[in-house]
Amino acid sequence: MVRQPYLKKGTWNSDEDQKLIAYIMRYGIWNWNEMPRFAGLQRSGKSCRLRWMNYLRPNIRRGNFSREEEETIIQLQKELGNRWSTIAARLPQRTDNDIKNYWNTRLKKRVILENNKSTSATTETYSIIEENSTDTESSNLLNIPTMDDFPEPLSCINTSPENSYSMRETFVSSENYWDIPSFMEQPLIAQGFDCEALATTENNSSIEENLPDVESSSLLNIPTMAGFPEPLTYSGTFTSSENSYSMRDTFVSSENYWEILSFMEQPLIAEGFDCVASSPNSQLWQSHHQHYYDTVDDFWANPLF
DNA sequence: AATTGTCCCAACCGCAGTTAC
DNA sequence: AGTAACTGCGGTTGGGACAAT
Repeated sequence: MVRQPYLKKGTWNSDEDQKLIAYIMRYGIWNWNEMPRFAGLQRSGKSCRLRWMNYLRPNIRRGNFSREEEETIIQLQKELGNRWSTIAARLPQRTDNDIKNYWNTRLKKRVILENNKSTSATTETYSIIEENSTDTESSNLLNIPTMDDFPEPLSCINTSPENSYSMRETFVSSENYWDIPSFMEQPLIAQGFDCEALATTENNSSIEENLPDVESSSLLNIPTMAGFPEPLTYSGTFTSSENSYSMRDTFVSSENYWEILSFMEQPLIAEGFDCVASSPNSQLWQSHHQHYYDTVDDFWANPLF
C-alpha cells in the first residue's frame, strides 16, 4: 500500500504563501497536482490552486464592494442565478468565491428585505388607492435611496514637495468605501484603499483640514495609510541552473501589501503583483520576466510607465 | 473579565466537465 | 469507447473577530 504524504489543511501561513508565490512567479502554473512537491509545500494541488486563485494571484481586488459592484451582482444573480464564475467574469478583479461570500452574507438578505418591503409597499399602495383614489403621493412608498442620500465628497488640493507639480485629490467617503481619485490619471491601488486617479495638474497648494491621514510612498507617491502594519521580511536566494547568475529576492510583505526589492538591484513595489520597476534597468527586468510569463502585463503591469 | 451569540470569509468537499492516454 | 487524472465550480463549514450580555 502506498502511503499518502501528509497533506496540511486549514489556514495558509505567510511562509506557505511565499513559497507558492515564489514558485509560480519563477516557473508559472503547469500542473497543480505536481507543483506543491516542487514548491516545498505539504498541500494538495487543489488547495494550492484555490489559494492562488482566490487570494494570491495578481490583480485581485479585495475589501469592500462599491455600490456599483453590488448592483451589478444583484442584477446578474437575478439574470443568471448562482453562476458565480460567470458573474465574476463580469467583475474582473473579484473572485467568484468573494462574490459568492458577499452574496450569501449580505446581498441575499438585502434583496429579500427589499422584496418584502416592495411587496408590503405594494399592498399598502393598493389599500391606500382603494381608500382614497385621489391620493397621488403613493409613489413615494418604497423609499429607495437616491444619490442625494450619500455624503458629499471631501476634496483636497495638495502640493507634492518632491515634484514640480501639484495634484488634486478627492476623497469620496462612506462608512465602508473609499475612492481616492488622484494624480495624473493613474489607476493606483493603495494599502487598504482602492485609488483611482482622475486629477489634472494644478498650481494650487491649499490643503483642506479633516482629511484622512494619508502619507506618500517615498518611491512612487502611492498613498499609504499612516499606521499600516509593519511588513514582515522574507528572503531567499535562488540559483538558476540554466543561467550563469544567481539572484536574490527579498519579499517584504504584510497582509495586504507586497514589496519586492531586488533582482538586479531594482526597487519594486507590488500590489498583489502589479509591479513597478523604477530603476533604469527596468527594461531588463521586464524582458527577463517575459521569458517566464505569457503576458508581462499579468504580472508586471506598471501603471506609472 | 468571562461567556455567549453572530457575522464573515477562507478553505474544504463533492461533483461535473474536460483532457490525455 | 472507456478510464483515470486533472481542473473548475458551487455548496457548505470551521473558526476567527467582534459585539452583546
